[in-house]
Amino acid sequence: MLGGRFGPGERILLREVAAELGISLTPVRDAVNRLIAEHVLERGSSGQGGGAVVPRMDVVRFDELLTIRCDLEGRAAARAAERCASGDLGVLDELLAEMKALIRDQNLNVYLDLHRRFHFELYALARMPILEGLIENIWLRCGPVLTYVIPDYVLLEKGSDLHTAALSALRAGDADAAATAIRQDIREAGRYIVGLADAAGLIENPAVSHRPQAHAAS
Amino acid sequence: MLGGRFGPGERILLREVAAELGISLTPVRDAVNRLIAEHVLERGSSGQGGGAVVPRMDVVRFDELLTIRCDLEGRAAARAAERCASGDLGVLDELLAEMKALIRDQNLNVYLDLHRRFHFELYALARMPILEGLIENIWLRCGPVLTYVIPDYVLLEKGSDLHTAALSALRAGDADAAATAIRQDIREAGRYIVGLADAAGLIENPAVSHRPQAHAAS
DNA sequence: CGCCTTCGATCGTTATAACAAACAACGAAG
DNA sequence: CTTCGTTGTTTGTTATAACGATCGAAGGCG
Repeated sequence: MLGGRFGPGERILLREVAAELGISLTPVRDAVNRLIAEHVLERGSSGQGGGAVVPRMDVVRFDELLTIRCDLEGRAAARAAERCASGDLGVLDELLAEMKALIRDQNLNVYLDLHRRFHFELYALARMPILEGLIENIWLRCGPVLTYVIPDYVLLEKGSDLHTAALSALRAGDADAAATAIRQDIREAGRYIVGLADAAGLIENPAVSHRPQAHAAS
Repeated sequence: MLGGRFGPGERILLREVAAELGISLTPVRDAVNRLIAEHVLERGSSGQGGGAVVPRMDVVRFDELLTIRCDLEGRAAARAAERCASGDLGVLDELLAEMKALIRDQNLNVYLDLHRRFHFELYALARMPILEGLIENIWLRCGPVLTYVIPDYVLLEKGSDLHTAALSALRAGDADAAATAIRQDIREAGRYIVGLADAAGLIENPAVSHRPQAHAAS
């Protein structure tokens, strides 16, 4: 259900999903309400036009999410550098090596999975479970844009370098360097994503869009 | 329902609350599930011992919450300093003056209300609604400890000074100073709260508690 | 006397039907 | 032709009953 099956602005109807899954309204409503509580979905107005919708994204909102990610994940990386033992880094080494191979092969889907695992394995070393939950939530809230951009996503070497830098910082126990690397990684990828999504017209950019916002009105 | 009616570890039974409010199970279940999704409550194991419980707090957990607060609210303060106009600060001036008067009078309850309003009025100036929501959530998750400590809370002048410093930084447009003041405020209050709660045995401190943890087993 | 099984009570979950709100389409009056 | 009221449909919400899982206590067996 979270596999990007719904795009931004798309309505999700309880009875529809319930029928599709062959279950009653109640569990579907529970699940949707939970996602709404986590701000992964938004509540559409009741009545005929009701239903839950995946929130529309615009550049200022996406930039705010990116800023929060920098703070949260920068903190997690710094704390990980302070707390990790050298034995903890084996998994990250393997992950990074696999990721580099996948970049050469331009294998997108499995790369993205490993990319996610790399980040969260790293953050897990910080031993801050509450922070980890918050980061996971922000990733979910960034999700809708990403799933749309993915088909056009081109694998970059630059991100890989920043991952390497972060891992080196962890090995050196350098908290500041780890935080900086992660923050740069987030900003770098963010700029790239915004460029792609804006060009595809998927992110609403009411102020400074390079095209007349004909679709923004709907 | 959020007025601190339940203490850490206390079970909340759906049928009980439903009967008390004279309504059906469903809306109660919805509300509780939402609070669980927001991590304000935790799910007790099903069956006879089921029910929702307010999460127990310990020092490492509380410290993690404080660290996150420093990052989030520090960012909000910095951004507020960058974005606020001088005309926006009138409300904060009035709030601060009232707060100082209430400290002299040792009027606790209304002080805490104004204290909260001061912080969130300040963060609102950052115009980062997503960040604001996250901060609100973290405050809620800190709530259980605070409501227990409040009766013994003694109003400090120090916090007031840090609030003044933050406001001055906003007026000067100094982002770093604003963030620093807010972070110090959080750490200062945090240290004080931990001291009170630990002395009262309300926070579990398994490792370095100054007393034998007789109550921790229950 | 101790341990394992079994039964019963408790409590969250699911299903189903009735309810309420809200939007859209239609029709009548101006 | 426009505008306002009405009606019908759609969709989330609430109530109620049946279900399933789990924990504790009682009773039988070693």
